[in-house]
Amino acid sequence: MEWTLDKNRPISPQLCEKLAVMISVGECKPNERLMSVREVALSAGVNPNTVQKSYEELERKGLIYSVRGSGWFVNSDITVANDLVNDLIKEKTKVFFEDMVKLGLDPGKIKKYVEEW
Amino acid sequence: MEWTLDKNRPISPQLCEKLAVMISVGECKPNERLMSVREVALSAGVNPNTVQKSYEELERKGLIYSVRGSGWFVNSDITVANDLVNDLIKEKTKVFFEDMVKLGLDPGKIKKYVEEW
Amino acid sequence: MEWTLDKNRPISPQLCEKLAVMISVGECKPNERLMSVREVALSAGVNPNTVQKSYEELERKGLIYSVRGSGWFVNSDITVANDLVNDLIKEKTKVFFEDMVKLGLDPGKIKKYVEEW
Amino acid sequence: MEWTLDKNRPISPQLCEKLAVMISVGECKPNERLMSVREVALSAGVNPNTVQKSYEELERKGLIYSVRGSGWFVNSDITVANDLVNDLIKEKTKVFFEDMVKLGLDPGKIKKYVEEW
DNA sequence: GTGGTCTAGACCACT
DNA sequence: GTGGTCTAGACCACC
Repeated sequence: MEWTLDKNRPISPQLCEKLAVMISVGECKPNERLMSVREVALSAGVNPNTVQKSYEELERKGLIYSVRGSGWFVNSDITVANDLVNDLIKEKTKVFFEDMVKLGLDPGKIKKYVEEW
Repeated sequence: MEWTLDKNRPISPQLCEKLAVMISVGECKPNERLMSVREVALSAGVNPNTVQKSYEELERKGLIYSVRGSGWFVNSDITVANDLVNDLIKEKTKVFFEDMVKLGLDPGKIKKYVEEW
Repeated sequence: MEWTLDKNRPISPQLCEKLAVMISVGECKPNERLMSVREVALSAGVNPNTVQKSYEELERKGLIYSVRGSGWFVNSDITVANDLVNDLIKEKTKVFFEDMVKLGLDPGKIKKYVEEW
Repeated sequence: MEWTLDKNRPISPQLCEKLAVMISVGECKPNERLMSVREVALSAGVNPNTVQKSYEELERKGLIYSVRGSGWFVNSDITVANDLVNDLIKEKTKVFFEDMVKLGLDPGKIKKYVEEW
């Protein structure tokens, strides 16, 4: 499992994003069991508390639910996951364009710049 | 003077970026005096210490220099400023595309998505 | 822990020098945890912000690194620390001899003077 | 006239030291007129106020005296100047050795180190 | 007036 | 508990 975490940013929201995407694209099916907190912590090299916090955050947002003694499971309705991912995409794109403008690039240059990628 | 600071991100680097752009685009000419620490603090609505920190960071990077009792001045060589701004553009673009990929968008979709803007 | 700070000079660089020496002579081994910002502040009788500033300076120079929520650690490569200490020695010696010359002492007198110590 | 000022240290005391040495070694004889404030300021590239402050400091210490409308003059008794310079030499030497010890050099190494110069 | 440094105290995110 | 950031306010030296 690849986590590609950016250590300069808070870990917890990064884990949330990654898990939301996994659910949204169907890498984890509805009602399927997710990796245990310990497994994620070990494979991602982070503190179990941080993973726990992420899972709780996703539960609060309605993407997953927990069953005492057996683990965390994907919610049967993945609409929330899709919405969350779409919001993230929009938000990050918005911030990106704002940043580019702040850095002195006009829309034309940005478009040209992006196309080079 | 418009500072348009994002309160969700640390202020100090935001000031650095803004000042670097101003120098890079020639809004502040070489050897010209910059706004005083206190002036920036007042107009941006932040603490003088935060501005001081930003100025020191820019000094460390070779964009500006200080004269005791007189103020901060733009370095005669603005190459560093240009490089810094270009690096920022590249870095932010890189992070943006990585984020998009992490969020499940393939290059084609990203391009389409960007063009809508 | 003895800090022997000279209150006539800025504290921050003095802390940097002291810490660099500790690392250089092996009083703090590579990847070992340093005293926390608060501990140093308490034992040295200075403000935590001042210690924080020193640690950041040493991080910038590549002697140490920080782990959020866990502490500051000595870099695995202590070459930089050794270099920094050697540079300090050379610089201070150079300034000392220049000062002596400025004060009217010729090399012969300086040597004689130093040997008396 | 060579002033060799270190811009990282306060200008005023540096000027005092330099002038004291000039008087002590007889470069300026007793009751001789010193360079005017303006001349010093111009040749040293500093603010006239700073020079004025240095002259006043030296007057307070009894090295020189001023005559309204005609300038500053070396005191007939240069004992004070000699004492001041000797004190400076002792003080700087003391600080130098303390610094070397702080940087991890034992007395033996310091001696060896100094002799190489 | 200016920059340079420090203290005090607060809040946040992460472990 | 830890580091990271910021605010508020003070004092100094220099111009």
